[in-house]
Amino acid sequence: MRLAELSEHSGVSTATIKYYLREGLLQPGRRTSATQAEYDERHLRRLRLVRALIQIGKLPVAAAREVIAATEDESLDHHMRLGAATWALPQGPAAMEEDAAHQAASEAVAALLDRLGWDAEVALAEFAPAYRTLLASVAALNRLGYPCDVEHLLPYGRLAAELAVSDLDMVQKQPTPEGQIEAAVALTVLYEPVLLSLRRLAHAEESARRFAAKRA
Amino acid sequence: MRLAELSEHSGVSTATIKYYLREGLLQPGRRTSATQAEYDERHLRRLRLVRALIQIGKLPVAAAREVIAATEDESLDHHMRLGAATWALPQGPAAMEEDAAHQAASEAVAALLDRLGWDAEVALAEFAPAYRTLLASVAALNRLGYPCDVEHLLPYGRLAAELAVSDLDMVQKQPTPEGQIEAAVALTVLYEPVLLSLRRLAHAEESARRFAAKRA
DNA sequence: TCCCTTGGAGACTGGCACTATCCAAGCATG
DNA sequence: CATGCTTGGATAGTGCCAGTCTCCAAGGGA
Repeated sequence: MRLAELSEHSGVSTATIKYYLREGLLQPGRRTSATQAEYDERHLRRLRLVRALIQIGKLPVAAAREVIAATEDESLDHHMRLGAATWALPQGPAAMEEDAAHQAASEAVAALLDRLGWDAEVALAEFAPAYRTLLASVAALNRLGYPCDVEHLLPYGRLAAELAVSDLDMVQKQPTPEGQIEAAVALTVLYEPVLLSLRRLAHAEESARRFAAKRA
Repeated sequence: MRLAELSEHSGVSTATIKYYLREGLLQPGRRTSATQAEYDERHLRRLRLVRALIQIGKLPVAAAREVIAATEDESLDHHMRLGAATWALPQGPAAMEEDAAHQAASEAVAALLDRLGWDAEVALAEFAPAYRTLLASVAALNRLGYPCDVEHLLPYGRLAAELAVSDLDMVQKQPTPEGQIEAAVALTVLYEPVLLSLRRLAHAEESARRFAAKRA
């Protein structure tokens, strides 16, 4: 398959494919001559994954590159490579100054991890981006005056735990380790918009149920 | 409060506040003279909300403006104004061409709404952005070869429904209609990063539980 | 009075994700 | 073999977005 054909099969313009090649999101094809390169099904598959991460998952190109790189890093163990997608969170603008809202957020999150029986070490050491985003979000809620303590967070945490079980089950259904890693990345990132959309639809439904007087 | 003081209290630079004023995210202050304007607590509160929507919720400025405008549109009924935040989804790049993946996604989502007992009219008519995002995401998963049918979607949908109940409860705790609307916007948008972060932390925890051999 | 600050308007910046242009080296057709 | 079209690669440019800079005339305070 030449670049033009890769473009046709994937629906991505050749210009963009060249851009991804330059950015290291896609491995170069096998050169057959000074001006010709050959791509195969694996390139196509990866291109589709990259596109999905960027377009659907809204990952910045740089983050997508890091994720892809991590999934291929043979020096990491399986567990770490499965976590690759977690590193790609476009982490917010560093920690705010240590104000009261942030303080309260820290305590609430610590209490939450405790109540859920999660290992704070894991959260802090390996997955700082998600942890920091969580803190920043809770702090912002506090600053607006919306209580966001353990009691409020707990239902969210429990549901997240359930989702994780279901997600990891899907990952483990993949027969090969490589397949598992790709699945972990794809499912982590691509189910996010699914989850958010469903939540918004659920809001609509529930709100209609409670407030809309005009419906039959 | 003058503009400079508003900036101090909120931690937002005067330049950015001026920008938000220009963009209509913030109402102009009460002019006290040709070169002086007076801002009050309501401006401060709104500025904080706007900042949170943009920085934490990652809403584009234009979307934030629309959300804010909808919350103030007296011609809409309470239910519609509560749904304001839902409109602001930075909806993906239109619907893809009608390929097989998209077709399958449509069917899966329709079946899902049915199984959940949700009203497809509500989802389609009022909340098209979320619906479209959902379709596009499921289609992308399909295209990558990850089955994303009713059975996989159902746990996500059920959890979304639970969250909606909990969220709407929080909204209804607000005493005033205006407060309810602001709460609906704030909680819809600002709990999204909370939810996603928790899911990623849960993945880490669950993955550590299943795969990490090296922990005590 | 004199100077410093203020709010406002428009131009400018930097980052990002592409996209367009150019180029030399094939390949393929007569 | 000549010739014209295509290909992959490198470089420069585009459009958009969120914010920032610069300048200005009009106040306000010492």
